[in-house]
Amino acid sequence: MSTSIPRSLVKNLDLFRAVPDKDLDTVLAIAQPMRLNAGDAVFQQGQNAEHFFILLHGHLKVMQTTSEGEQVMVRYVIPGEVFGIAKAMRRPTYPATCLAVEESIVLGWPSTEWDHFMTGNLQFAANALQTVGQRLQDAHARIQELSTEEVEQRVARCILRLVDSSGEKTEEGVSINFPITRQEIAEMTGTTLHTVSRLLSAWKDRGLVNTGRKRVTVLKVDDLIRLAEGGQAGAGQDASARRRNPVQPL
Amino acid sequence: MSTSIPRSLVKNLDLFRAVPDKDLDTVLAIAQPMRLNAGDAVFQQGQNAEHFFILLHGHLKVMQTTSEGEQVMVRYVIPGEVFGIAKAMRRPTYPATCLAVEESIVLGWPSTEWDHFMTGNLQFAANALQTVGQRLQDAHARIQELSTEEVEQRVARCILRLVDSSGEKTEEGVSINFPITRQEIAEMTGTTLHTVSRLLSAWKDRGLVNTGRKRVTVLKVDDLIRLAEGGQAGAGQDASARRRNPVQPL
DNA sequence: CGTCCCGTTGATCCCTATCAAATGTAGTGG
DNA sequence: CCACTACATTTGATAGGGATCAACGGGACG
Repeated sequence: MSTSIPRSLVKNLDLFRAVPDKDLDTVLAIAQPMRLNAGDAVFQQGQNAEHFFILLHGHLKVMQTTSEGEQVMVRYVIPGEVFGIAKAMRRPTYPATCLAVEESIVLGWPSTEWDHFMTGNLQFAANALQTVGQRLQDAHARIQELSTEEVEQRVARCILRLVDSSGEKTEEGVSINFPITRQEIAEMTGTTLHTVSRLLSAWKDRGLVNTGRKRVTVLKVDDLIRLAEGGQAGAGQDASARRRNPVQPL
Repeated sequence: MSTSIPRSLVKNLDLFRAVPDKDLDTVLAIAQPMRLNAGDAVFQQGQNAEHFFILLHGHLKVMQTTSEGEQVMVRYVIPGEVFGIAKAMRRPTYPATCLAVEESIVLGWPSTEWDHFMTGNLQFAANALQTVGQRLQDAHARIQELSTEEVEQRVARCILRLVDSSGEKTEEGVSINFPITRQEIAEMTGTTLHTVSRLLSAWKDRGLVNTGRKRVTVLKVDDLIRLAEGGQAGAGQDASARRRNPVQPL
């Protein structure tokens, strides 16, 4: 089984960067590959965190269901990322559900192996800390946006981020290279599918984007950036918009 | 200098748990204690992250200023917590500003020492990962709340959390044992000081809390919990409130 | 070719941000 | 000890962004 996973597959992943080749071989020897179809779950919120994973191909979404039954998107997992590392943070169970949004391939290890990896390589531990640190930053950025920005800005930022991480150049612009619904965009931005639909329609009318069923393509990135930053895109408006908790001028 | 810092001060901190005594002594030998008055900054957003710290006494607030000049509270630091560990996540600068909200005492180390601590103790690395992991969870909880709950619930939860971590039993109830303004509560919950004021006033009228200048005391914890969970507190209402992104019933 | 899903679009309502002032409270210097 | 000042808090009035409610249209897939 280990012979089927080339070392090159993991060699350039953030987590394993600077880990010596011989250790990588050990790592790969116990890795368990698996293929997922769209809609398949890698793990469910509340399950025992018995494995951690790396996404090799495809796209996954990680989402939490609140006690009231609402869905909130935690993040999309893109190829090369680790996920399901709850156990590494000493959480016994997965805090969220992870689903494939398209055909995907992941590599899994038993959570018990985590400590082995850490012990063997200080580098590995530092990498893990950096990864989680980055996610913490991302989460704070989102909190900031939810706290201070309006829906249009948040949705614009969300689209831009997706285009950044998973954009694919096409004849007309850059499109998000995996299927995504209005509902999902709403769950990422703290709004409703209705509002997202209205926004995308408006942007489409203005020629900023092109949309289809589960597809979004950005035509005018600059204008979208202007929207994300609070401008009115198209007309260069006065930037002193409404702000929630302004710092007092001296 | 090291003689002035008793080992017991750090021995029971999460970060140093399970670190052998002799290592602790080394750690303490290079620790730099400092005293802060209310309003003093430990570090400013954007500064080079040259130190990391542990709070020994008092209370600090960590806040970000957005590009538009709004303030968002990241968290309050309570005694025993590490903070300013940007460098450990390979961030060159502090992503936020840290201010004392009352007289406080912190212990600081040069960021360069972090790697030493990590190398010496696998335990230390694991503890750090857990700490950051916990913060990531907290951040996601906040995202969930900002995305799906109404202001009253969020503020109720915020107060409950503060009471939990920094509550002090008094004759009439439990009070938050450090000075906190309506503005600050607003910055934590993504609303405005006006709305927070109105909510606290309403709660006070109903006998749930008592308030003063920079002071909040909770009188009826249970009722506040009910509010936080979306109930109407006092009248046992039907729990099927409005929900943003409900999971489809099968 | 019917049946899910997904997306679009009106109409309406209400929570809560904003705008605007007044009142209270701690701290300070004379 | 009190006037003075800076900041915190309270409260009213108003408006508006978006959630909700309600249908309908359209593409994909079995």
